[in-house]
Amino acid sequence: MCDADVDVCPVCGDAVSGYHYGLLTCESCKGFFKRTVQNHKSYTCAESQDCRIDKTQRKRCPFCRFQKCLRVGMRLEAVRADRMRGGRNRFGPMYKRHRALKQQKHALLHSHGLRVDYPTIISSPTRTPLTFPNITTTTTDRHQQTQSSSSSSSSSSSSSSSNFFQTQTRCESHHHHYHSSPLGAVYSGSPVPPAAAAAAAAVAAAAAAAAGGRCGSSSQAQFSGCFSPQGSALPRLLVEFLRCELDELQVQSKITGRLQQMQGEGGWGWGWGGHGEKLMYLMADQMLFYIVEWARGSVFFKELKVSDQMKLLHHCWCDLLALDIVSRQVQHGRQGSLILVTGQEVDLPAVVTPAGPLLRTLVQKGQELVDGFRKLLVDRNEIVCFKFLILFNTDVKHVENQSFVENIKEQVHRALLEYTLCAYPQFLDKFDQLLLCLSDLRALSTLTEEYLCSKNISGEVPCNNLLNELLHAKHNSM
DNA sequence: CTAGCCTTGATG
DNA sequence: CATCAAGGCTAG
Repeated sequence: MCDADVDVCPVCGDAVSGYHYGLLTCESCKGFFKRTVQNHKSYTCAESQDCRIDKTQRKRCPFCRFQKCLRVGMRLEAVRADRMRGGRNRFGPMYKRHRALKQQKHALLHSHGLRVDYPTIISSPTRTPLTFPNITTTTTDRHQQTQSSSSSSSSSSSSSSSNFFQTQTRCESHHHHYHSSPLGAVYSGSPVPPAAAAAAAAVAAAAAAAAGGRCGSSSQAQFSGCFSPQGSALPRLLVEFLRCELDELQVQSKITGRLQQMQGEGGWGWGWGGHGEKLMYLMADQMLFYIVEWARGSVFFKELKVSDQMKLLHHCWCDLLALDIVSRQVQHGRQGSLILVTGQEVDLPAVVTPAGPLLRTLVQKGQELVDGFRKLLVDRNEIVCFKFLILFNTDVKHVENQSFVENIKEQVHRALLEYTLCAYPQFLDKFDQLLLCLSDLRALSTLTEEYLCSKNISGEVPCNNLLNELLHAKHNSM
């Protein structure tokens, strides 16, 4: 018998109780996800962050359980900030479409007689853009109901992700004269920081999930056209972008670790002012390191010559930094506070009260942008597109392969348009609204750079840092 | 904390 | 008025 319609929770394999936070899950994972998001829980894994999650062991490691919730596509946005009860959310239409698709599939299966052992009946020749072996295999996998396969997405992904980063060495011939600077050091081809390698596994798994790699149910993706709640038929480009994402939790723990290291015995506070402010610069510096690392490993970008890569990065690092910070607030933040990449929460009034006018406007504009993102219901997929639109900026001068940059930018535009039309059919001008948001973000970025320059932080942080270099590179080139 | 059951309230 | 996915409650 076909397993495609067995309603099994994609997180733990328990019986599904309905649609919860974007997809069909069981009651317990629903509750777990809600508690975690509502209460800003943060867990740690006692093992190696790859615990098996099934019905009997799901209580054992909340860290891995939550990771799996995200990986299979449960949506943070569906947890209401205002805790309002009842009613419907924007996923309603999506649930409805998904139900219709399931029904169609059933009808199709029955019209072919009841012999439904193999999913070939519903495979569609029109949809074969999946160039990733681990994705295509999981979608046709037929022995998923066992425990071992529930983790197949993460284990099988490591192989593809490792060569993903190994291919980087191809670019190394270009890097020779950049060694002396921090950005050069990131480019120096020295072993990729462990976070990136470790994150790659989780990243590929997340992408597999986004591409319909939910192990249990085989074929929502085949009825292409629009996107199922399981996130199946995303534009091909978007799937590739998602594969390039670093894992937030991995980066978070690496940055936290490194900052604690630097903090040393001093015991600086996390507030604003004094050592806290210094720590913020160090944190931004670390974030930039990962931003560059991400760009460097990203599809298309890594095809560019290193000199072009550096020109683009010099131009957009602050946009990417601002986007990273803003989107973190959109996802996890609360009114009146700032969530740091380390997961810590800073009280905004404590930042603003002693601040100068420039920082005040910066915080205010930032808040406005976060509100704008929220009102627009900007989702993770759109943010990923933003990152590539920011990266492939056709305004950057003296880029050798300008036509490539233009080409990619156009493709991203198309993918984003296609995505918004399909994922938010009720919201026809979402694409245009998003582009407006993006220009607001650029304005915020400019303001941020001005602020950083005005602080002349070179004395505040160790001189060998990326933040300083990028600030000055921009200054010198303009 | 967990997870089963309960209450709410917009949607059709 | 029925549905059903949100949030709430509470024993274990």
